[in-house]
Amino acid sequence: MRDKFKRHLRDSGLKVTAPRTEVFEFLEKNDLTTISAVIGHCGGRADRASIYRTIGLFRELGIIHDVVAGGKRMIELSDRFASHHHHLSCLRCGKSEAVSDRVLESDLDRIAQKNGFRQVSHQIEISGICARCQRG
Amino acid sequence: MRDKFKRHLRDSGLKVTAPRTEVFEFLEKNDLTTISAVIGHCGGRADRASIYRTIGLFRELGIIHDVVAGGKRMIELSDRFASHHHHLSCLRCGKSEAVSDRVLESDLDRIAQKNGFRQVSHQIEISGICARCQRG
DNA sequence: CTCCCTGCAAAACCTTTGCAATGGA
DNA sequence: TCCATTGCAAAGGTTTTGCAGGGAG
Repeated sequence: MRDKFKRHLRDSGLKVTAPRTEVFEFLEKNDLTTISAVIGHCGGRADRASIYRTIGLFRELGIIHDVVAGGKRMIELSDRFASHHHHLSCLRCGKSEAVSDRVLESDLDRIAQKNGFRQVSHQIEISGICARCQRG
Repeated sequence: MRDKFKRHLRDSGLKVTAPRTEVFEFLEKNDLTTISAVIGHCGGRADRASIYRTIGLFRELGIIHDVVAGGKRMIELSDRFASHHHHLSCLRCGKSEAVSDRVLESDLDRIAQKNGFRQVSHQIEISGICARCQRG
């Protein structure tokens, strides 16, 4: 994925730089994170301003997208750089787990089509109480 | 709905005040809005700080919830105070339209159940290009 | 009559921007 | 070399907090 990412930048006439690689690698290791977590982790080696600029750029290029999970605004790599999935978030312990579901996907296609939309992407977030917390 | 809202507050031992009513009524009239829009509209009659406190309170009480639509973080009344629905957002013109779908809902239940989650709520956002913009 | 809430003002955060220096291609 | 990109510093927004006065129950 790292190579694809670098190619993607160069193909868009952009440069592969330290802050960009830094942020991308952090996102690869951390599905569903926050901007402040990125700053917290990469902040030593890259300036806050560069991190914001990088995140803005990644959004424009479709490398990442925003999600609301557990009520918080978060970011994650988009489908081209991570396998397509959604989240189940536990309202009690805050943990999120990934889910994939074929049937669901085809329903979303059907809905978009019925409404005359050419679908580009979608996001789903299911909130509830996880098995573990139901026992506890 | 307005009565239900007032009852909800009083039942929780909270007071029905001008800023709270103000914000609630604005949300009733504006599905899918932003905090700054609320401030922009209610700002004359309620202090920013009270608006933030009210929104925080509404979130805790489950009166509203957050959504990402068209890449922006937004708020809207939750199911108990508005009919359950999701959004189709156009990436070109930015407009959002509401969608309801039975099949989709039952799929989400199935997924939650399969993962041992007791589902509380879910959010879906489909992004694409609307019929109008496809022609334009 | 009580305290829960509000408004105000200030603090704390978060995000963006301008500009000179730096380093990829 | 050349220009995109960075770091720094400062500005611009947004959200939170402390406190005294005011209003709902």
